[in-house]
Amino acid sequence: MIKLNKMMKGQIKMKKELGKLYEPSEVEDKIYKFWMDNDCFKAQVDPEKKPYTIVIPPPNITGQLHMGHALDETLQDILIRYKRMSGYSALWLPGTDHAAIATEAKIVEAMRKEGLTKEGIGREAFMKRAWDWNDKFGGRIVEQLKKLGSSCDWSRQRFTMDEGCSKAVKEVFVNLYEKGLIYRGERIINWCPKCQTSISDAEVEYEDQAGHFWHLRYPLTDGSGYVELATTRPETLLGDTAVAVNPEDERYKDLVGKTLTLPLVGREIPIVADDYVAMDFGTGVVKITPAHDPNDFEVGLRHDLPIINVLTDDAKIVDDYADYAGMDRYEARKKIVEDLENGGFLVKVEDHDHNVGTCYRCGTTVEPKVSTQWFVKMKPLAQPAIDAVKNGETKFVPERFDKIYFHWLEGIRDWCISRQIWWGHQIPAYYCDACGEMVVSKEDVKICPKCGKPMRQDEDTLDTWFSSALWPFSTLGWPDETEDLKYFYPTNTLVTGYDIIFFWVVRMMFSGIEHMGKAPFDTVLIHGLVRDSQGRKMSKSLGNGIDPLEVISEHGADALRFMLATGNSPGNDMRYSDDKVRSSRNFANKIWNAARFIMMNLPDDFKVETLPENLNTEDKWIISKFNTLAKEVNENLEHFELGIAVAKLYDFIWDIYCDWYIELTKPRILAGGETCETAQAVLVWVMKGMLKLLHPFMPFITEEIWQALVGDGSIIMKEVFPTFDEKLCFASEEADFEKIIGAIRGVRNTRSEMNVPPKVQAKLYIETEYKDVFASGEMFFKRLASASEIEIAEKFDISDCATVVTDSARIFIPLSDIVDTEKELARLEKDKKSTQKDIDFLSGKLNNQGFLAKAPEQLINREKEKLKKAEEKMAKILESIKALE
RNA sequence: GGGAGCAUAGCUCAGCUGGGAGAGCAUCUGCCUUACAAGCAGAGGGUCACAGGUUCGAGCCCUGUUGUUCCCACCA
Repeated sequence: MIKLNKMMKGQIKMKKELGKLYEPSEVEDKIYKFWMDNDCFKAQVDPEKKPYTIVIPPPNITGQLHMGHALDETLQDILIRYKRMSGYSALWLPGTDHAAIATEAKIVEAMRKEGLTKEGIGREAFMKRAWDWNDKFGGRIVEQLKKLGSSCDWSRQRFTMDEGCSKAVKEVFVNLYEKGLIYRGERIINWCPKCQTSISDAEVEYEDQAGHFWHLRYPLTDGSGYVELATTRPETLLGDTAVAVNPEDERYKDLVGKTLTLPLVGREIPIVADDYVAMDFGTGVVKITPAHDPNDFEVGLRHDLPIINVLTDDAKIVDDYADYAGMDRYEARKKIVEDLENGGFLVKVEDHDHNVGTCYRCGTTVEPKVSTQWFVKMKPLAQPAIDAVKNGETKFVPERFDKIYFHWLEGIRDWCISRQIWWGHQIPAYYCDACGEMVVSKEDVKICPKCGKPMRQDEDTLDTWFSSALWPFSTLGWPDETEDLKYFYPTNTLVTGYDIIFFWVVRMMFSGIEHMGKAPFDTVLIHGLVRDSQGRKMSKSLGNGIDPLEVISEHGADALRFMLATGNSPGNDMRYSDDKVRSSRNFANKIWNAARFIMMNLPDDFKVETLPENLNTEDKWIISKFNTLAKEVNENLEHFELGIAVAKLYDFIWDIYCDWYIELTKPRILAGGETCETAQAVLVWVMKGMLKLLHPFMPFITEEIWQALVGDGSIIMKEVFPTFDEKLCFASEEADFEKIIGAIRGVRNTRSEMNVPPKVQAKLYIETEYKDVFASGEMFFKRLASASEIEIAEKFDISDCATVVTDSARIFIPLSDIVDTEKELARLEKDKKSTQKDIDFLSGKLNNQGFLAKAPEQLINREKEKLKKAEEKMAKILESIKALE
């Protein structure tokens, strides 16, 4: 009926029918395909444009999309879309990581269910399975990234084990080896008995565990007594090759050089003096087990002690000790303590909490183990990486993370890079069993160059992070000098969580500097963790994880993205809650309906390229406000203040545009004619601008609306991001219209306090010196403040009215049958009180000599202006009070 | 043992270089006003953890305290 009325006025013909609720599930896949079909994500090497590059933190092929990914990808997509729209040749380079240990574990587990073992099927068959597995599941996470709307350049998608990355890995390995920065040696390393491989220091997570201190006594060989010592790991006694005391320790001075007989084993071991032993801890005597403790290993080196390994690779006692052979380390501990007690060697047992290293993949307690491994010499590589951040070539956002980065690099030890697993880059070292020759080479070496006998390649593979470290340049074609590499390296922003600074960021930094001569990125944007609604870490064991894909299917990717961007500040953790997603979804729906409103009120062939000439004050008001918004959003994005930018967009769209401007245009649209056309044009112009500003955050809905609204074949993600435009500043019109808004708010407020329903209209007498301004607002008072009519004068002499005082007007609402003089007085008194507070505050400030002397002049003037307004307001209030009394 | 973050409305959090405390959700009061009840118009609600200091002026800077979370560290 209403639509019919409008159509009869010759205005309205629906351009397109949009549903009342935005249905993301019907839109998102379609839009994503639309972008793909139009090559929207593909970056070009374009000398006319500046490059902007982000390399994705490659998700593991074993992975499923979780909230952490969703946050990480959302932030990257916001940045890349923003830069792409801002005229950069923006490349977001995607790919996946082979996740050596994690993937191998999955495949081994799958084989176990079939009754197969790695060793059983052999390396070649195993690798085939692994590659098959990658073909089958490796793409899953990629498809999930697409659901989020990630605008990655899929034509450049890479994999850490693809041909190019493998080539880069070999190049780097050989290169560093030849420089002496990679070496092979026997060291004590962290061994995971479950994963059956060495792991790096970074891959060990320490946790406090309740344990015991077993006080033992070892008899002196000469029978002259005992030495008492304490240990947390009695089972390693089997491997003891000495006992140490501090050289300064008077208690034990005479014992140094003597020998002890190791209980249960009977081996004769020396008492040595070493600074490592603290005199004030425990008994001041430490048993030394070089094979099973990193400190003891060092002590062993200094005193030339034998290294006796007592554990197998799966942490069971070796066959040399008949009583314990084959026992698990904990089982053996129990038995050994029992035997020690029976033998009279156990003095006492104390409770003792200690820090235990666990494998970050599987959580198993790691076992220090002496073995021959490959290492990267870190000191020479670390310094340039430190310098790059110190001299500002690369900066962390927020800055505080550089401390963590420095601290780690300054204390860094050599990086154990060899892994005893098969899924990964096999180490390009070749050995001749006949003559002992070793060759490190990019090419396969079959024949020993020295003796001509066959060579075999090192069985081990490289740490996953060895290939991830090269990601910013290996993915761009390095070691070849490709166009991509020249154009897109160094990349710009790396977006990642603080939890992998050590694993990844540090290693990319020194690798990029070492091999490319430049740090791999100018900014590292660090984000926090997404926690559950109670602030707990999302984890499988707690079962509190939220599946982003479910959220997307229920509320849409835009709602999820918007929620993740809202209230998020760099480096801080955030909580996930359904409420927040729903609120974001409501926001999506709000824009949707705003668009619906516009389209319902536009003629079919409506086009807006530029703004019309004959703008009303409210048009200039919103255009000016939009201009400010554009300015601020750009600034915020440049400073990585995504959460602030998103809040401003929310406020503008919901409050300024929907709640005010749309309402303001309604009477004009109903009126028809020129004012209607102007309103339509401004509605569309601002809407288009808002959609563009919002697009990086909510790509799907903005594109869907754009297509429906503009429909000229253009694509919003290829549009130009709005920026500040001097010509669109209308400061005085903006201020004028704020006067009207202030008055409308005041009238509404008063009416609401008086419980006057909107249907009851009343005439408004507006007493103001800004007569023209208020006169131009007549229709708004009628529509938005329930005014039947308005009358404007510089002075009224009216009583028996509700009175509204703003800083630019006094408004009388004659509702004599409703007005309760007492209540009215109370309201005015309240007003008076708060205005008096303002006056006191401002005049206090302006009477303060210190303030006048030191505050910036601009501020002083602003405060003076405020005081003047407050005093004017006070005068009006007093006048009204007087009239009532 | 060292380092860092956080502490702001009932809840979840913003608050950029110091210039009168903000949002969402929740609560209360009116409204089915012809885009949206997933909505509109209003309202209430804060000693910005505590104690000092710097400053004309501090949620913001400095010092200390408390609580909390996290990272790092070889005391067996």
